[in-house]
Amino acid sequence: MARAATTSDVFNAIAEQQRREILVLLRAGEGPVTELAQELGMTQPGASKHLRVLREVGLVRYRRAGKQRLYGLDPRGLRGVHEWTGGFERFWNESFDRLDEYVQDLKQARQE
Amino acid sequence: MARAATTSDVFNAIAEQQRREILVLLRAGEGPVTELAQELGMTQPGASKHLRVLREVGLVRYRRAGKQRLYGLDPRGLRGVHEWTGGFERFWNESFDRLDEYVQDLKQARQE
DNA sequence: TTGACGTTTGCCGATATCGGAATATGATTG
DNA sequence: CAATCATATTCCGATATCGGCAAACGTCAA
Repeated sequence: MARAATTSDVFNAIAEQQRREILVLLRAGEGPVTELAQELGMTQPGASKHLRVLREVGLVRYRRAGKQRLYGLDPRGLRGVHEWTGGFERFWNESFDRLDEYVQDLKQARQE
Repeated sequence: MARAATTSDVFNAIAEQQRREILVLLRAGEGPVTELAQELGMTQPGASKHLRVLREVGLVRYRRAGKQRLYGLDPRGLRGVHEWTGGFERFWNESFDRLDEYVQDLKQARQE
């Protein structure tokens, strides 16, 4: 096995900068592929491929509108990511005791 | 350019299942590489490589303890991911007006 | 039907991943 | 210094990515 497939889960899907941009843009509302591509400065096939990935993990839906396909957000899948990272919230909010050790050892642990 | 380097940012670093497991495990406290590897059922070089990636994006720190290197969490980098996904919270919490359109169009948009 | 438009897919090259095995580096102890 | 333990790195093969370009598909209108 090589690298995990980008289509395997949401974590992989949003690991790509351009796909994140697509999702953000879609918060403003639906849009056809061409418009998204233009607005984000990517080629139309490029946008189409990214949308495919987002579709396969369920972050995006489309509906037909004439010749166009209006893509729109279905961000429920992001909830899992939000909750997973939220599991670390107390570690960055509170002055965590173990974190204090780190700070004290910052000079000693001169990594790289 | 091919795929974005896994070391480029936190999003890519946590796109890997095993690295996520390492982070979760480290919530329980520091640990040397061998222990982490054993507890997660991966080889020592494997764990070492993943830790390197996590180190390079700043999610993990280590301090020396004799021959060992005790790895510990520095989850501040996860905050960005948490906040980014949080930007979509209202879209999955409230009955979003645009989401209603989607639901109504579910049958029509019989993708795949 | 033919044509035009919007979108998807296929193929390509370059690159980077991940896992495994062997080896190298580093640090401690005798 | 030599030996040992803990960890890191290198090399390899297999695979999947991403971007670009060209071609295929689908849909609507005349």
